[in-house]
Amino acid sequence: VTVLSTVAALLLPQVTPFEFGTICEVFGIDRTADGVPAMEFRVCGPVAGEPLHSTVGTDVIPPFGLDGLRGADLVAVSATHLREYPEPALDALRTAAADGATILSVCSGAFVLGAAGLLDGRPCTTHWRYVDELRERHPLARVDPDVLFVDDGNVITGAGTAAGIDACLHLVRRELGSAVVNVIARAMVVPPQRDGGQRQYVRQPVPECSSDGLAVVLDWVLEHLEVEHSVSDLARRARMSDRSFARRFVAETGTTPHRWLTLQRVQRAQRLLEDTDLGIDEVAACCGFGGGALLRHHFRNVVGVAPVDYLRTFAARASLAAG
DNA sequence: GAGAGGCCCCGCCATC
DNA sequence: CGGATGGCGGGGCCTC
Repeated sequence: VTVLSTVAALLLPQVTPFEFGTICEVFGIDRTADGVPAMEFRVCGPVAGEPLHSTVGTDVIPPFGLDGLRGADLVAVSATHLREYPEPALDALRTAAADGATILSVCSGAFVLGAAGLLDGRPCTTHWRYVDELRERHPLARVDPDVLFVDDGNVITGAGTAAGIDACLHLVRRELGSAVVNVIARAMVVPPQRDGGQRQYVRQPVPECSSDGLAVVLDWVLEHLEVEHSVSDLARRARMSDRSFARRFVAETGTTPHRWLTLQRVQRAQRLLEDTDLGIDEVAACCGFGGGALLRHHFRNVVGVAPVDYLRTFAARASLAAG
């Protein structure tokens, strides 16, 4: 499990300030006073101290060179208008990935990942304006144009510009949890998770090996979300001891059984709110929450806004689209 | 919104 | 010896 104790931002010539800024804002500010774990933030360029031109006429001087990527848990690649990159930078990126770092790109930063060969055969995204170009340059990359970001495990790609915030916050949520991401989002004055119908592609936590019962049980639970499930019951269904089940579950899905279950319930509720006219209590019953209050509690926790607010903005959008 | 009870989760250890 | 398993207990989170 990655912990975001060391974050390297990789800048290449033709720096775009906004995308760089999103990375700085999420990872580069000391928020330990608010309970966010300390992160060492290194701004890295091809050569330490060598100014990089930006797209707005002011230079950025990275204090770190490519060796700053060494030992980083996360390498966040900012956007650049260039399409050809120094080979040492690509090498450093590949090495970091091989060493277990998570690699994240924002906007056109996906081209850097592509050039490093990190997108071959993998789902990813970029700014909608660059989708065709990314496909041409890297035919093996599976580019999804309709999402804010793609989480493919150790490679996360953000779509255009502000979607970098979504990608960065998603990673924070994944690694450090909802409480931490809420603190950061609140400080940035953005919703912890963007609301609305835009569905994010997050790699399904489906085990690679289908021989064990875990995948089957997960599918079964999704088919029966409306009833209660104790972790012990699920373990028995998977033909494992409670302890082993808990361990395997964390290893394969990245989260614990009960947390996963409530997340699935909330997501089901989200879809029901979008697609049906059911009331809060009815939705709660359909996805296994004991009552409306419980649904409200978890919905707010996961999505960041209350169900009614979610419903309101979503209904407004739908009527806008209809009219 | 607070409190009681139960469930979950995680570290620890013994075992295989 | 390293790795996987499963039982147990405390503390904390969830539910009502």
